[in-house]
This record gives sequence, structure tokens and C-alpha cells, in this order.
Amino acid sequence: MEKYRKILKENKLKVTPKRVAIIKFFLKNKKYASAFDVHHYLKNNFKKIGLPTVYRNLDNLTKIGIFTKFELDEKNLFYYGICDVEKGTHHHHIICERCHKISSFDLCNFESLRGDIEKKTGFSVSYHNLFLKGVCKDCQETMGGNR
Amino acid sequence: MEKYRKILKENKLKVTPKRVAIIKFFLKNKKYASAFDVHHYLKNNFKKIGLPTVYRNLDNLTKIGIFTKFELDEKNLFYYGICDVEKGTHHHHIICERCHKISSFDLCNFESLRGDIEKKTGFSVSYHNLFLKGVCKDCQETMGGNR
DNA sequence: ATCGTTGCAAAGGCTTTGCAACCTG
DNA sequence: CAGGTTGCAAAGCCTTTGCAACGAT
Repeated sequence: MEKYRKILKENKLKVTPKRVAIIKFFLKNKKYASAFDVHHYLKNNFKKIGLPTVYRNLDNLTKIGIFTKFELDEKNLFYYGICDVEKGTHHHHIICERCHKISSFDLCNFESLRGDIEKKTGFSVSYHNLFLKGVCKDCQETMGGNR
Repeated sequence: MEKYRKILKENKLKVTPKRVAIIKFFLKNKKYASAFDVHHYLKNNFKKIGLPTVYRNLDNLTKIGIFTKFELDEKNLFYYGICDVEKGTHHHHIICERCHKISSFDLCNFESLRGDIEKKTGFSVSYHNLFLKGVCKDCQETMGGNR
């Protein structure tokens, strides 16, 4: 958590109780969650907590690289997850379809494919994103266990 | 176009003028577009054309694999593009940041990466999507020309 | 004739904005 | 005590739904 306090300060964001609680929520759960999910959870800890506050914080924290924001299922709903790599580090994300855990990985062989793709499509590629879904280790192990 | 009439029939969708016009719009433009864009365009051809009709058709056509639907810029806005490969064929998409052209490509070396990723993350990967942005050939050639 | 398709109006649902009160640094 | 942060209410915006009229097969 100390790490995050520092990042917040570096980015001129104040360390407010709610901000901290949101980060802790993700640190603890290591799952992706929607603003609604986060808000629902935070209502247990704060008498007053508005959805706009959650949205604003998720956006702030995404901007400074602490969170990652993405969309699943084409439902017009965004999910956020804590991003466990340094900002600026090349990485992609994988999410667990069963428990919603989200992990980062730095393995990426796109560069070795770039040449062929550029030749075949004629495009010059400036951005790539490899998005994965799967089942995490914990869920594989308990597969068939619960549910 | 004959090809699409056939696909529509195979999927028990009627060949209506508006449906045809939407497909032709994408065949002609080869770009991605939002429902709003498509609707805006269709208003030139039909006195009466509702946005819901456009949405319903884009969704239908996406379901049967004629279109691809995706989201850009995390703006909660979906874009559609015509998908020039057979439904069920493994492929990914690349879009041109300049003219919005959208192309498919079948080159994908994900399988060669799968093992390493599964080992390193512990996940068992069940879905992957490689999404690219870049500049298409035409735009590269006219670069610096207009704009 | 049948059943999918469309227009229109309205509702839905997630997200953002305005603004005054509040709190961190 | 200055400027970021928050609550609340309201608005925004894209998308979907209900339903009667319409139209393709």
C-alpha cells in the first residue's frame, strides 16, 4: 500500500480514505470489478459513498497506470482491475472466466509477427493488444470442487 | 452482394432493403462505423429509417458473422465493420487510425506463445484476441498529402 | 397468410457533470 | 487555507424494448 501512496503523490492525487479503500479492494480481491461492484462493496465501509466518486477514482487511477480498464462481453460495461506491473512496462492482461482474477504477463511475441502482418495486410502497425481469457491456477485446481 | 443474400437466407434473415443498404454501406466504405454513422448515412437513402433499425441490423449481422463489433478508446461506443473472412475462420482485425479502414488477417502466432504464457501465469488460456491499430497502405502512401 | 422487420416513442443502464460542502497537504 | 475530492441530483448518451403497422417469402 505504501507503494500506492507514493504513486498517488507523484501524480498529485491526494491520499483520501475512499481512494485508499478502492485500491485496497483490488489488492485484496485481485479480481476485475465494475464500478457498481466496487461501490457495492464500499458501502459496507462508508456510510456515504457515491457512485460518481467511484467512477472518478477508477478513472484517475487508470490514468496513472494503477488500474487497467477494459470491456467484456460487448455489454457496454467497463471493468477495472489492478495492474501489477510498472506503468509503461509492456504487458498484456489475462482474466479468469471463473473467479474474475486478472493478471498481467509480459510475454509477447508480437514483434516476431509484425513483419509478416505488415507485409500481408499492407498496414503499418502502431498498436497491438493481446487480450486473453482463461482459467487461473486456483480455479483449475478446485475445478469440479465447488460448482 | 449475392454472397450476402445467401448468408442472410441461410440464417433465416429476410433480405430487406435496409438490411441490404447497411451491408452495401460497409462493402463500399470498408471502414468501421458506429450505429450513428450508419444511420446518418442511410438517411440519405431512406425517408424513414430509425436508429433502432440500424442497431437491430448491426447486431443481427454481427451474430451471423458478417460484421465484427468492437469498442475503441474506452468511450462506451461500439463500432462495426464488415468481416471479410468466413465465419468460424480464425482471424483477427486491424484498423487504420487514419481512414478507419478495417481488415482481417489470419496470421497469428498465439499458439506458439500459449505454452510459455500458461507456464508463467498458471492460467489455462481459452480465448485470445489480438487487436491491432495502424495505418493502412493507402494512407501511408498519401501521408503528408492531404492533412 | 405468416412471421420477421421497422418506426416511433419511451425506457434502460452505465457514466458523467455541476456545484456546494468537505477535507488533505 | 488552497485546491483537490466528494455527495447528491440531474443530465448525457448510447443502446434496447414495446407495440402496432408493414413487408418479404
